[in-house]
Amino acid sequence: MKSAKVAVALSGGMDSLSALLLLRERGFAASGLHGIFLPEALRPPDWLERLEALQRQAVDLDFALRVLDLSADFSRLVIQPFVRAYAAGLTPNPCAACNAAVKFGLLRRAALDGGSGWFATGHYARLEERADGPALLAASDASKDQSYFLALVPRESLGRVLFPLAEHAKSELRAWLEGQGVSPVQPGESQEICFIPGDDYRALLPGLAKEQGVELGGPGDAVLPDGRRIGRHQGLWRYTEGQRRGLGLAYSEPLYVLGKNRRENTLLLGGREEARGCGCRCGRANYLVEPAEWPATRLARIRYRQPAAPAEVKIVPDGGLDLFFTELADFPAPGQLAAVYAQESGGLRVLAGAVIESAVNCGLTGPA
RNA sequence: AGGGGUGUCGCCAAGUUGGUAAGGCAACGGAUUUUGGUUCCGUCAUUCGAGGGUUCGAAUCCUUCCGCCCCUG
Repeated sequence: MKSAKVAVALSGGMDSLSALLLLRERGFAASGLHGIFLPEALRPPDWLERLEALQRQAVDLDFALRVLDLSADFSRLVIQPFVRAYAAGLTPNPCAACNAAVKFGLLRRAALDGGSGWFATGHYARLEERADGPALLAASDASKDQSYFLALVPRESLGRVLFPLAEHAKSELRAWLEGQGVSPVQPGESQEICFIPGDDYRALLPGLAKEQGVELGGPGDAVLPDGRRIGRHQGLWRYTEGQRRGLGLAYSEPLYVLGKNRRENTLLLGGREEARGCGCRCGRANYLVEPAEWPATRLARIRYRQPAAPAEVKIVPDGGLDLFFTELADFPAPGQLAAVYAQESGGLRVLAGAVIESAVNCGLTGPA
């Protein structure tokens, strides 16, 4: 019997390599699919060497490797919206956008069109085929779970997708790879897949904005909720709601960013208690489960690594979502992702994802 | 010019009878981490506005000078 063909998105890191090898062990005919995402200007100096190393590894480990240049699409679908979002006073989540549009959009399409029956990635998340379609669930290991970043992926794009790492722990995989004498081309964490060199978006953004002809905005006043001026900010795009460090403003207590007033170009700051919110309004949602089928109890996360917390979720007529947390949570950052979950016996299932538009003031002092 | 107050790390601020400089903020470094953030850990004044004196020993006592801040002219 001919084994099923699966194309695995390979970044060069250990997760995607493990995914490929695991699938092969399970009997799949696994090939690699490497998407070049970064436009030339943002590629690290040794990117070509790394690509060649990946190609050699494919030969060594005996799998086919296809390389696809998606850099123009990545720029259009991820980088440009990222820059525009910051210019608009938002805090974008490019990884979520990339998953939705590029990895599970273009790359998956290429895999399936290329003759593979399945598309796989090295995400730590679970996918189950149900009667009503694919169900996206959090990974078994909650500390590694990446389902949050996948909440904007359209349901159709999760069809014919496999997450081989779902039940595995990273440490276990690392040992497993070592046991086979295999080491990934990129040994460190998969930070290089990001288009921000050195993780410093503040250093990169002005150049990108200039290229795109986008105005980011300059310095202005930093004010407390009572209107008191306590210093200057260096441009609203440099801050995000909930941020504490890097404000450069000394005060008797730690200060957090509560909001941005773009009209006045002021940054609103407050103490720890004020930096907690209870809800937010989100834009049009990506539904992974029809709202009619949602259980009565819902959980939500509005930032990565925040545990899913009980929340009241209302669907607004225009397709947006209103979230209210039962308990005070971290301050919502517009532009970031809200993911709605349901607790099932087998784990947390993603019901929907949406982009946060604004924080809702529930009696606390908040941004206007 | 008189009267009162005050001067401790970049900022806020403990330091009561002299005993050999708390803490918070910021900053920096690290841990965590496929965004931004959060959180956690660590490092940060041989010196207390300046000079002189008393004392075994002073940021704390005395003295002179300087700088701010109020109030009254």
